[in-house]
Amino acid sequence: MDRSPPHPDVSEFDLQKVLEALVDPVRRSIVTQLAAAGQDIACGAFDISVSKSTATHHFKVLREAGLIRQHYVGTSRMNTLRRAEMNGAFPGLLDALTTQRRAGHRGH
Amino acid sequence: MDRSPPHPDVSEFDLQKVLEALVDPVRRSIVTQLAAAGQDIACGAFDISVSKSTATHHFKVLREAGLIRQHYVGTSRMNTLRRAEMNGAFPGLLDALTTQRRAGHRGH
DNA sequence: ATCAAAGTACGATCGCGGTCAAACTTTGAT
DNA sequence: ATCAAAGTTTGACCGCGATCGTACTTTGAT
Repeated sequence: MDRSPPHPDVSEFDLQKVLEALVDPVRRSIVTQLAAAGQDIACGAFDISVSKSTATHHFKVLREAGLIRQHYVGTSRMNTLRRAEMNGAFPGLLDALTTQRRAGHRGH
Repeated sequence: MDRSPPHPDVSEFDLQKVLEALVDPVRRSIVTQLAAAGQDIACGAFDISVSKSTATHHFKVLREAGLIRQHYVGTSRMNTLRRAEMNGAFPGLLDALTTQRRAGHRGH
């Protein structure tokens, strides 16, 4: 386990990678849960229905796209939504995907 | 060739399908070109580098996601961006993807 | 009636990404 | 020193989607 995995700088954010990260329902759920919670969440504390190794893969994709920042707290890996940085690079994108759809439209 | 291919109603719009449509660079380019042009464009008039059969596939995916509306004009198939309807269903999403990124950030 | 233009339909290929299990590593308790 | 908890790594599998070529259809000129 590397203590500090590589995180892309804002200047390296790439829309294609961000979309590839967000198109997966499991990963989008992770981002949505982070946005709703408004605080850091450990990898194991998410409500997702995949194995641990698959979860690791998803977190890696999200991190490499710049959507989350990861750091260790004890044996747990905490995940932080890079909301402000994403908003700077792609204004409105995160909001459009994490905000609940208005009434009259089916949820998901 | 069916005269009027099936178009989903706004109430049937599905975020997952929209994202799956927009994650492909060729399809996103089509949407971007439509948004920039501000008018209908025929299938053959887009600047895309794939074969005709592949292009047909991409237009079908965009249509079934609700992103474009298609209608025939003579032998050409015109494509219209369903901008307002998309904005209604997923506010800000289309703008976030078709607006040029601000200076200081690499284009694509 | 012919012909070209514009797409569509149909298969086939093929690479990538999501998935898991198993083995391993690291940390923090006991 | 042991043990469990939390993730990671690796390798394998597998299905889906992007791609193309070929054949076909429809429309509009000539």
